[in-house]
Amino acid sequence: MDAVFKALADPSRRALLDQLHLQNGQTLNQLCRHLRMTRQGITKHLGLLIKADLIVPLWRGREKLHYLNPAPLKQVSERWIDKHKAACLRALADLTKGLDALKAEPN
Amino acid sequence: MDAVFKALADPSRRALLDQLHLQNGQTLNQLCRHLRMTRQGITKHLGLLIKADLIVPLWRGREKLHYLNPAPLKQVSERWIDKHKAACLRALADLTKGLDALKAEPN
DNA sequence: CAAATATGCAACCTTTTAGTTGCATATCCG
DNA sequence: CGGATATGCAACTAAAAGGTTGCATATTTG
Repeated sequence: MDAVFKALADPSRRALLDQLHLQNGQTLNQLCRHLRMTRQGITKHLGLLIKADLIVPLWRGREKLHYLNPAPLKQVSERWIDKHKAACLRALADLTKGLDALKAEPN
Repeated sequence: MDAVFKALADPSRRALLDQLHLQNGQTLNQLCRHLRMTRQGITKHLGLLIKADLIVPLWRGREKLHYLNPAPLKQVSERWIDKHKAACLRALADLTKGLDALKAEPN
């Protein structure tokens, strides 16, 4: 899960995911066209995304196709985001309470 | 939004959020007890979390209380996670299709 | 007021990360 | 086969991140 958060931390990598989201199964060269960076740079980013299992590579001849894997994002969402989202109202109430306590003692 | 992703990338920072999730409104010193790191190190992490607006600091005398702000996580969830979650089935279909295409041409 | 408490700020070090350049390898096509 | 295409791997650099130490500042308390 840490690998997923780390992978999502970089804008270029999120752009790559968005690009695949636009058209799934693109080759490395195709992905290179949309990002101003050397192919090798992109390869590195894809490497992290693949290690985080956010992208699954598939070889077809000399071409490497890249497919999105929705599973890790789903996990992050369920195990982390949702947990915090559930406490949303509670958190706001706490904050408001804290602010009120401040106002109450105007030192 | 980039700041939020970056802030979430570090395990220590996620631990801090979890800690506040456990008890909201803790002071810096309280948070220090749960993480083996110098106070100054934690201050830096909190700085990033505050800059990403994931945490709102509130001064009470010489104490700095830290409150969770659920808004940014909600945004990330809505604008990013959900978008990809929605394409979940589609992504799996693409991948399966890609795999089948490979099997079909056994070079 | 003085001591203790709670925090901030800055300099510094080490490791990681993002990105490049250069070259090697594998596959396709005429 | 030989050239073009698609990719991988390694070394290197520059910048950023994580963490520490040391000292300054503000607030509470006896």
